Amino acid sequence: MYERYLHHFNEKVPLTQEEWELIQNYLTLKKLRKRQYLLQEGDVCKLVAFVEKGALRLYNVSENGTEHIVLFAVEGQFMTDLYSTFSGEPSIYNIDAIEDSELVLITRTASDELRKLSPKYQEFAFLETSEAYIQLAKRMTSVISLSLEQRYQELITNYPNIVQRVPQHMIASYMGLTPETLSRVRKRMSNTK
Amino acid sequence: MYERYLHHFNEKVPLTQEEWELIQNYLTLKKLRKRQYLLQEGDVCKLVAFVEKGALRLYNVSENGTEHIVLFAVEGQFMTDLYSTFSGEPSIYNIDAIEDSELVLITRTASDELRKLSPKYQEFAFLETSEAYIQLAKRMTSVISLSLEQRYQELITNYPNIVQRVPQHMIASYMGLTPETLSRVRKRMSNTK
DNA sequence: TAATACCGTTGACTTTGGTCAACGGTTTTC
DNA sequence: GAAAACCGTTGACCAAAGTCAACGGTATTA
Repeated sequence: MYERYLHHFNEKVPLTQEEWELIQNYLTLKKLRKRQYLLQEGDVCKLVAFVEKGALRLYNVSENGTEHIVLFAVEGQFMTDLYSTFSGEPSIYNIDAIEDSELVLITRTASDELRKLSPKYQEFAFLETSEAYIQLAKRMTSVISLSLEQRYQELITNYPNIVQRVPQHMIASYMGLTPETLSRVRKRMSNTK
Repeated sequence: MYERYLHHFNEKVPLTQEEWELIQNYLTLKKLRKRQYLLQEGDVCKLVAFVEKGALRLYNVSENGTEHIVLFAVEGQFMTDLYSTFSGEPSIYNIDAIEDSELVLITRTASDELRKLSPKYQEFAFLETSEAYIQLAKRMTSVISLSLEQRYQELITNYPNIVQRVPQHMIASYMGLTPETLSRVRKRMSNTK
C-alpha cells in the first residue's frame, strides 16, 4: 500500500524515512468498486485522491441528462474538485470509479496542515498543482487548435491504453463529441493510414 | 509601482513590511507597448508576469498561419508558459501585449529561490497556481458542455469588459471559432433577448 | 488628408458534426 | 441460461459551423 504514491513522491521530492512517516500519518487508503462514487453533485469536496490503481472520472450532468467528462485520472494521477475544496461550496461534479480502484486520500484540511509542517510536502503539493495546470493547458491548446483526428491521436499518446480501458462513449464525452461522431473519426483514421 | 501586485498578495497572504521588502528585491517592472512580445515561439520561457495594467495574450500559430489564443491575462492576473518554465524546453507559444501594459516580472529561478526563503511567498505561489488551475478547469467544463451562446455569456461575466478592450476576432480565436461565427452568435443573442 | 490596412458583418455555399433509428454483438443481471 | 441492458457502428437526414467573397466603416500611417 502507498507504493505508487511514495514512489511518485520520491521521484519529485526525495524523502527520508522520518519525513515519510510523518506524511503517511495524514493519508488514508480507500478502495472503490466500479461505478462507486467518490463525490456526488451537491456535496462539498473535502478530499484529494491519488490513484494507486484503477481509474476515475470527474463529470457533470447537463439539464437534458447528458454526462460531460471533464477529467480522467489513472494510476499516478490526482483527482479532486479543486474549486469546491478551496471555496467550500457544493460541487457541480460527480467523481466515480471507471474500474475497481485503490486510492490514497488526504483531506483538504490535513493537506493544509501538512503543508505547514513539512517543506517537502509543501513542495510536492506545489509541483503537483503545477503539473495538473500544465496538463490542462496543453489540452485546452489542442481543443482550440487541432482537428478531431489530431486530438484523438494526442489523447492516445497521453493515455496510451485508455482506449482499452475506457468505453468509447466516455472518450467521446471527454472530447465533447457524440459517440457516433467519435466512431466515424476512428473509422476515417483507420481508412486513411 | 507594484501597487496592484502588493494589494493582490496582501489579500491572499498578508505581509509585514519586512517580508514585502524581501520579496520586492526579486521583482522587476517592465512596460510593454501594444503588439510587443514578452515571449516568442522557440524561446525558452524564463519569466512569470503579473499584469499591473493592460492585457496580454498567449497564443500559438498553426501551420496554415491561424492564431489560436489559449489565454488572456488582464490586470491582477498572471501570465507565463508554465510548461516551458518548468521543462526548460522552447515554447510553442507567443505572448504579446494587446494593449500598452505594465508588468511585474519574476524569473523562474528567482521564484524558486524566493519560495525557499519566504513561506509567505511559497504560500502565495501555491494559491495562485491553484487558482489558475481552477479557472482553466472551469473553462474546460464550459467548452465541453455548453452552447456557444452560453460560453460567450460566461466569458463576459468572467471578463466583464473584455468585449470593449479586445478585438472581436481575438475573442473568436479564444473560443476556437472563426470571426464570422462569433459575429453570428452575437447577432442571434441580440435578436432573441 | 489621402491612401491603406484592418475589422466586423452579411450572403451564398460547403463541410462537419449532431440526431434519430436500427442492427448485431457483448456483458450484466436475475 | 434466458432476458435485459449496454455498446459500438452505420445510414439517412438535419443543424451548426467553416469558407469565400464582398461591403462599408474605422483606425493607422505616410
